[in-house]
Amino acid sequence: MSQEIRILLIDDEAAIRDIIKINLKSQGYKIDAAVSGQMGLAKAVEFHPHLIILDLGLPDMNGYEVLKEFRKWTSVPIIILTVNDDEATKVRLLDAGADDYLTKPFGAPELLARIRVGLRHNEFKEATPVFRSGDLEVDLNQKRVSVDGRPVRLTNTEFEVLSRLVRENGKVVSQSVLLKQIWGHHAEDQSHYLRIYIKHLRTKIEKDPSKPKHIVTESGVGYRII
Amino acid sequence: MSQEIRILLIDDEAAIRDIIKINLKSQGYKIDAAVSGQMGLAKAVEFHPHLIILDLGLPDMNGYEVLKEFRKWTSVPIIILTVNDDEATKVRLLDAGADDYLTKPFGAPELLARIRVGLRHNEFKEATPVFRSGDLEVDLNQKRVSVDGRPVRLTNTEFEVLSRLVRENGKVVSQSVLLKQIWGHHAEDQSHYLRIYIKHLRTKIEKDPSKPKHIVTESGVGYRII
DNA sequence: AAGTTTTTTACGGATTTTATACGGATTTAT
DNA sequence: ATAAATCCGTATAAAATCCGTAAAAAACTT
Repeated sequence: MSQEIRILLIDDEAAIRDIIKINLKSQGYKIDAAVSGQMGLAKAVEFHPHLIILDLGLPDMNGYEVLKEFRKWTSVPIIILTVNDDEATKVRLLDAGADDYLTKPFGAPELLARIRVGLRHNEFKEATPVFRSGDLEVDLNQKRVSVDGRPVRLTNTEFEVLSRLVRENGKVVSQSVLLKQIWGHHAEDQSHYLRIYIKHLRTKIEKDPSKPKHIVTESGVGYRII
Repeated sequence: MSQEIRILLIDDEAAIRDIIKINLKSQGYKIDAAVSGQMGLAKAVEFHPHLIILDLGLPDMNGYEVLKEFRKWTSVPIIILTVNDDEATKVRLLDAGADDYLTKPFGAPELLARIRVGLRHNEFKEATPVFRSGDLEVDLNQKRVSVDGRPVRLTNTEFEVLSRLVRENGKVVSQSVLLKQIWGHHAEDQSHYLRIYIKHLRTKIEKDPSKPKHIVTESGVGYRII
């Protein structure tokens, strides 16, 4: 379903590295780890992380230098971990481009929550989820649909139906699920609603509505998009 | 030179409020303060802060509710202050949309640094100073609008509506969000305000107001700019 | 006090959604 | 394989909602 999220962990202490790695993996993030600032900088280039966790007190460069190196070319969120509770250091690092600063000891839930905050900030910069298939283009964020580049006007409900199908990206979506999600629980077996909106959608987005190429019906089950 | 930065401070303890206010003012920020969540929500509408500082432990609503109210209509950075060091609370608030969470006691320099972090996140979003599309030109900074090079006089409210649409740059903006942002929460379903101002705008900026090319209505949802 | 801007109220047309009906297609059971 | 049963596509019309427009009262500006 949604694309993998990559996190780069830079920490020289094996014990901490492992704990954090386990926690991150349990959330489904893809992790790459580096044991030094140099290595971290190198790995970031190919790994293209969505977020970086940087532990201060690295052997080779001090964390401040590493951070400044990163900020020369990327604005990816960086969370600093440290035992150092000195306020001046905190301020220096935050002003150098760090997005957050966590002082040990801290709990894993807090780290994970702060990671989510960091990812949230960048989420709109991330690829706009736009579905494309042949002549059809559906932009879920902007609520826009086009066929052959021409914008197509959809009503609200039409868009609701279409976006449900698009989000499942080719998987069949059962009628009852669609009905429940869009019209509410009580409408679970009012399948005529769907029939009508599928019809509307097809006349709007299919070249030949009687031979649908995009919205395929799976008889007895539901619909899916191709 | 650069435009003023507005910060809204919501805190019921006068002593803390004053200390923070002094610190913020010394940095050149413009401050508005509220002593309760309700008042904070109300003030935010007209004050349009670039950042909000929210102290938990307010008398009327709990901070969590206030935060969620804000997140229904604005993505402005929110920093939480609290004496409560409970991790579960932290996680809950961060996940509800808070951008940072500071536990008292903390130093003013750290707060200021974290404010800078929050402002940094939004600065590129502000960076759409002038919008152009066909004959229409909207300069958000200078509050100027022109069609075919001729300046167009807009009233305050008209400009508010237009700038909201421009900032979303083509995305649909729902009626309820527009109403909440411009007229306040209570106006969420007073759609006639919008109808009227959209009408005004169209007669001012569209060549043929009955066939709008710039301000398009998405029936049942809201409006968007093209 | 005159002019501008915002709020309030009202109405009719346009769009969208819901409702109903029927015949063809597809699946299921014999 | 064929008939029955179910499911799906289509057409049409009624109902509900939404949107544009006008005009005037109230609130603000100057």
